[in-house]
Amino acid sequence: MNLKKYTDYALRVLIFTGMKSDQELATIKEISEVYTISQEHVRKVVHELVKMELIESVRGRHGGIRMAKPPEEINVGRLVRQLEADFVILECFDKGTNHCVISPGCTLKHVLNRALVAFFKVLEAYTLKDLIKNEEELRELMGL
Amino acid sequence: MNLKKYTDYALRVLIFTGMKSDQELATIKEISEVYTISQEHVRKVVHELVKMELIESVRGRHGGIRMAKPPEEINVGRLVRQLEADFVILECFDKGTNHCVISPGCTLKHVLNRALVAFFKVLEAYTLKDLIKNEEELRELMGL
DNA sequence: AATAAACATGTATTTTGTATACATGTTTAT
DNA sequence: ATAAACATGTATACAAAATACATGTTTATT
Repeated sequence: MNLKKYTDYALRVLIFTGMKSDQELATIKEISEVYTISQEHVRKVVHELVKMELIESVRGRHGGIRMAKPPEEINVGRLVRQLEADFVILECFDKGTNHCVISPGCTLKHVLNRALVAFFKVLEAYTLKDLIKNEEELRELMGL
Repeated sequence: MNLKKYTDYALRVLIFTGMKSDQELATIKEISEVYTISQEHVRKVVHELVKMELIESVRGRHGGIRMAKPPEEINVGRLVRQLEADFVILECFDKGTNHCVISPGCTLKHVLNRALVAFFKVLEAYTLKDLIKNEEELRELMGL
């Protein structure tokens, strides 16, 4: 059980971008250097986040990216849910491909569903703002 | 985010075996037929469950498998934890391979840890016994 | 107008983990 | 001796994720 590296990267991009002051732009280059992730990967993640309307991009020279909404409006739970897309925890979670004969009477799926709900309930209690509360410390770690 | 099919199969094997009356043996063949999973896979899963000391195997003709402990003593949470082994939810969960510069000050891992704890807390409230409470219904679905 | 710095986007390759299959061995009741 | 059962190591196939490459578009600067 794990999250995609992709999700990890997306969260890091948002942490970085969310720390920039109001209209200041972050660049893919900058982010890739701070985290030592290739520009290619950052680019891909940024592209996705733009499509999700969490960040805005400004093209051309002196372009870059910035938050499309304030950090306190970006809910960590909803974010992870979107980034992780498919939660086929068991075969029977996907009615299309399920072959398990006992699934109509099996209570396991309900148990796991409750567990998943609890998982996200915790994440939903946080916003991006909570993740950058210790801005000064993070800035230092980033070498800024 | 998902569990391994392997974990799914293990749970199904236990549901089947846990439904057998006291000293009655289940066989890999039987289980593979009920769930339409190849004997090879069931064998592998059974092997693992034997190593985990959750089921006992009896070799030779008229052999088979049976629970090593009563279903009410098999905790679903602990079981899933063991079966899923690595929870590298984020790169920084594994100190050996982590490269993220901000991890010393990053609170994201704590948030996700809390979510994981909540996830397992739910699962830990159930035992195998809870999953086979509706034995009659399950038996019918299995065509027994 | 040319150039450079930035993002955009489609595609290809590599890697990894999982799922699956195969082959052969061991045990024990009949 | 045989057949029915589990034991176990190894090999293959497949899919998803991670990574890399190539090329395009936009816009400020010179």
